[in-house]
Amino acid sequence: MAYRSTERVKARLSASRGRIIAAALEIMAGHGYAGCSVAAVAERAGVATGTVYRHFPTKADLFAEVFRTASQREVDAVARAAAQRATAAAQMSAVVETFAGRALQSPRLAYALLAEPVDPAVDAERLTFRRAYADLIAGHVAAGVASGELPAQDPDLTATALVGALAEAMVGPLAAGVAGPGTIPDLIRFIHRALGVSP
Amino acid sequence: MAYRSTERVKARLSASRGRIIAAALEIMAGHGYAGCSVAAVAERAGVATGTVYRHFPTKADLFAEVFRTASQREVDAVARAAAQRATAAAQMSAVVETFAGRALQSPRLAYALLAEPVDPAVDAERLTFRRAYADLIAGHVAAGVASGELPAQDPDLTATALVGALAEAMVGPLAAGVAGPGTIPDLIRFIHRALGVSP
DNA sequence: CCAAGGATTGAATGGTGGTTCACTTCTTGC
DNA sequence: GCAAGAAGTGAACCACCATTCAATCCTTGG
Repeated sequence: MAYRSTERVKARLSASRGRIIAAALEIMAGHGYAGCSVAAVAERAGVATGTVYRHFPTKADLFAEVFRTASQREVDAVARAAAQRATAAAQMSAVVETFAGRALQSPRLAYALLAEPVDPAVDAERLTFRRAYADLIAGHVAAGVASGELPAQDPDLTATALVGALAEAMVGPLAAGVAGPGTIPDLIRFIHRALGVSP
Repeated sequence: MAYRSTERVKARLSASRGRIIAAALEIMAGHGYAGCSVAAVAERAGVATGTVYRHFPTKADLFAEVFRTASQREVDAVARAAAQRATAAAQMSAVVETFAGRALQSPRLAYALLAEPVDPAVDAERLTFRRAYADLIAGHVAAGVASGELPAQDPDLTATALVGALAEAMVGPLAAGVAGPGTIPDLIRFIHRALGVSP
């Protein structure tokens, strides 16, 4: 045994893996999932195409992880913003502002994460992304119901429907590249009504 | 000039074209878009694959029309149901009941029309489908606002968000094959709150 | 410096399924 | 019946791109 993997090599491997994921994200942000051939990702990461397959068994596995990473980042940002508010109404305002604000900052990436046609295996990852948002929202709704701020309702159904509303309301602006100035406040009003926030 | 197309031929061509669209719809209802290779559609329609290309320049064009046809049928059914009600609240109840009821009747088809990964060109058709629902709903919302039944709001944004909520709330049940018994009434309550229907 | 084995390479491979096209069959007006 | 031209056929074609792999380069302990 003249060779045994050492820390330095492990670090280089891990860095390489990270660069591949980062490259995939960058291409998604620029040209969407459609622009993400394995060859293009590899080139941007500065490795050969074959190397990608030393880190991920298939392209779908790579992009499942890419989606997971990007989605987690979004959900975390939204969760952090909501956590700083006290009432369910304010928490949902923060959710909308953060979600929509970030989406409009990187519209191509947001479109890819939300709605672009992708491989079915990657699409499955999208479901867990939406589920994470729904769980986050459901928590705040349940707390609001418990405290009496919101009327009785199924927090899970409300949250699911709100995620759909939020996503759908953003797809148009994302395609257009901009949102009208009233869109976000109007959306917040809509969501407050849907929650039953007393005016 | 020994040949000029006649009525009888035109009718046969049109019938053939119709059979191709019908076959595509049937396969979608059974196996989703994923099962719809051109060869499979042609076989079911009783024609050769080449014949499909005498009616549609590309597969995407064929399925754009298939989606258009199926979507129009759905939108019409929902519009008809809503038109029989008098108030905006009752109209939206009818929208939800009809939309969800029909979707649960043909879950595979509904999933394909709503959410299954498809060719980008076909996906574009899906947008106009959702737009048609949004326009339908926006009309009822605008009337409700005008009559004073609903509070002031942007009917278009409300309608877009509601379409998203409706679609998102149905995707789970469609994947599962059934909806819990409370889902539809709960969804109606959610939507009434979102519209600002007074309790 | 060496041998062992892992990491990297990128051109070649292969599978899929949409699309084409040379050929056959049918329709029409004379 | 016949010539012109359209419709129909389906096997062959081909583009695309994920995936592989034989050859090469690096890293390591001795």
